[in-house]
Amino acid sequence: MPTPRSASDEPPGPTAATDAPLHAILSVEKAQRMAAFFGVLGDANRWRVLSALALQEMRVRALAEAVEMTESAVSHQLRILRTMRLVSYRKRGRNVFYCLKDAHIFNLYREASDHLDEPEETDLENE
Amino acid sequence: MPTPRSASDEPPGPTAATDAPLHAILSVEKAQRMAAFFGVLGDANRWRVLSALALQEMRVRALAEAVEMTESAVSHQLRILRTMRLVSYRKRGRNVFYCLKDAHIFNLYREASDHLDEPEETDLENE
DNA sequence: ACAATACCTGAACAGGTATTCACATGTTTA
DNA sequence: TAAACATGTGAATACCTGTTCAGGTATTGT
Repeated sequence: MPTPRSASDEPPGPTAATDAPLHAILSVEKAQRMAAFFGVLGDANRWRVLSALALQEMRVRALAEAVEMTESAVSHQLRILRTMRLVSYRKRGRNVFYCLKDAHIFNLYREASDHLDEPEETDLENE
Repeated sequence: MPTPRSASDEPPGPTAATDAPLHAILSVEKAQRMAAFFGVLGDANRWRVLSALALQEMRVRALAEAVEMTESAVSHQLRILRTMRLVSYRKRGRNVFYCLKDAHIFNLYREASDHLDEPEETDLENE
């Protein structure tokens, strides 16, 4: 996250940024929360982990093999995904099974995929 | 929309997932494209720019004032948003008016906002 | 107890990213 | 024409981020 300028105070508009839809410029705080969330999805290896977990619940080791990463790297990424509550887990003995937490990730995937698959519109209709 | 399969222990063959939905581990290429897209949304200032453009079409200078950034910084960010086809623009004289390109951004915002506003479930239900 | 397994974590380095600065490009007005 | 304006761009710096490495904790099996 870039360090916001935080000039002095908030931009005009409702200060309750908790559930406000896009009817005003996002407050710095809300924008930071959005950025933090999407930033977690801004990594290719995390998407491969998530897509693996979309198939089935998995242990860390199996996950590491599936996505071809070291277990340490997977564990680090899982911590980030855990922090953003994108995955949940359950311990059984010395194994830890991870799975996707909810369906939001599917909707985000589909929405992004739709956007990326859109045709390359001619962008310049200037006067 | 894959439903979680039986939680056995064997990962399926991580074969090529060209551009299919989440029925297999994402290919490195697809994962990178997803990450590049969401990475663009992983910046607070870009979200403030997008939220300003969600209100109305705006010139760069007005945008810079609205989000309290330098015009140069805004221009840099707009190029990134343009590259990811999140905004479009039209030139009128020496002014350039930017606006959101489509509604995908609204859906993404709402989906993320819903996720962020979810209650803090107790995460540990281990055996 | 010991060793092996499975996972987590902190530090540090490498790579990527956003901002600032200075300047370039193009446009309108005097 | 020159000057003022609006925006775009390249280089450089500082910041952020992900991986590796080394070591740690906890559980299972002999």
